[in-house]
Amino acid sequence: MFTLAEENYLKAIFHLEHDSAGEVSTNAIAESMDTRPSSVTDMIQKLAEKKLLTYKRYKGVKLTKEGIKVAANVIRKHRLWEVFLVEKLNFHWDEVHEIAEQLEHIQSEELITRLDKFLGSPDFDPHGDPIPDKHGVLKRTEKRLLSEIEKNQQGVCVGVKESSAEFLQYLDKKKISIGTKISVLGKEFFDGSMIIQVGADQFFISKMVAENLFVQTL
Amino acid sequence: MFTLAEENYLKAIFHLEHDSAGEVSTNAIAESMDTRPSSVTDMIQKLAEKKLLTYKRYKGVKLTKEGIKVAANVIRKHRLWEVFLVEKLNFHWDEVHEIAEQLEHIQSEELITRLDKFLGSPDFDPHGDPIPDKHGVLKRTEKRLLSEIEKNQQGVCVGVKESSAEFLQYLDKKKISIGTKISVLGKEFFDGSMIIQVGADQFFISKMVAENLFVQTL
DNA sequence: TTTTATATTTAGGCAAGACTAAAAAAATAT
DNA sequence: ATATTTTTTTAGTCTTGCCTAAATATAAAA
Ligand SMILES: [Mn+2]
Ligand SMILES: [Mn+2]
Ligand SMILES: [Mn+2]
Ligand SMILES: [Mn+2]
Repeated sequence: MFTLAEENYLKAIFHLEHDSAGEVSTNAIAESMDTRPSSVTDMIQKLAEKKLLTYKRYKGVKLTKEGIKVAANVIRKHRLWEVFLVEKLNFHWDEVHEIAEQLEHIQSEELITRLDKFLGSPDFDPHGDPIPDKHGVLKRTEKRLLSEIEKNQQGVCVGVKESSAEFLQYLDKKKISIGTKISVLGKEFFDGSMIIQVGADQFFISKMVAENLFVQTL
Repeated sequence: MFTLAEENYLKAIFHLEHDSAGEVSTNAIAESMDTRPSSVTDMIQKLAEKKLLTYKRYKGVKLTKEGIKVAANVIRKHRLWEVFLVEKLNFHWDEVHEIAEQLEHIQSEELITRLDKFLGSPDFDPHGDPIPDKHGVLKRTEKRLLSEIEKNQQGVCVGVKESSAEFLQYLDKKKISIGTKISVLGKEFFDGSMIIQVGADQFFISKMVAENLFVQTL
């Protein structure tokens, strides 16, 4: 139905729309996809003709209903495959993204229906990201960044914002994963760093770490 | 490492080399891939430069060691994924080929290692075709076409030569699958047709059917 | 052996999806 | 309000993998 390149553009635009309101700019797409703005212009003009997004020259783009549906389906596939890789093949959560980038483009409705069932229709992927249902609807949860939590409050880790292998490996070293209980013992106003407790361990984390961990307060 | 198109060419040539001895002709490749001879010439020249096959103008091609390795690995992936689809996702054996055609191109050594383990390192795919090991070596078995079996002999179905959905569905209707015991009750010399027994049922099969079923004699 | 038919290759082109360089529009600064 | 910078688009190219049409080599027939 859609090419690999088209699917990747739609997915990137979908994520950008969720990161900030309003139209998505050509340069933002180019940067997020590690490609050139001129290449982006080419592609968004094609996608506009196919009614997957609306585009006015110099004014950025916005996905249409159809474009959202296609993008959400690619993301659904990506996240379901990540669950498969972790739950069934015992991959670690920092190893699955690149493989899922390929698997998300496999075309077969039936395959995804059956994979979903096989996995027990999971709601979240290994990084805590919600899996869109077959209509593209995302389950909303009230999660907050750890950086927004006050001193002496506690939360359970429910996801990561950044999911680079480096960050995930850092979390492993600190024994933090989805479901881990975190207590904020101290918070430094001037640089946003924190002292937290995880299990029996107490340690320092930077603002950068706190801003990339999602928690649910208890 | 290799493009999707390159992998598909290598795979097709690999199969053609196994179907008949000697060099593989441009036209044979074109026909098996449903493409034009001129396109084949283009590609085999590229593959020859990459030392994946040897090519002399007008004389056909032959895979090198490296070419065989690459092709066998694609086939290994194809067949492992077919096992996954049938064993884990409960697809029927006539539904898996098209999806495996896509999955066979996913690039990750680790993925295949783990998938293989997850599936219990199967030796054969759902159609009875052998799965190459990680070095590209195919397990040899002495299977024969049902059409070569004499009257009053018996065999166990161990594979199909053709694995089109139509043929597989015909076999289902006749309750024949891998492992099914078949007795040859009669054989018509002039058209190669047979009367066979499967379970309690006795029925007629054409030469075409008998020539596409592999059995192992008891 | 010469002619005819078939197989294969070459030449030239096209679409997708990328790129660089240059032009044009929009945003910012003076 | 004008000048400068930044963003975006256009123009022109490149590579991959395909195509058609024409040329050429090989195989088959006369
Ligand atoms: Mn991912
Ligand atoms: Mn994820
Ligand atoms: Mn197959
Ligand atoms: Mn098979």
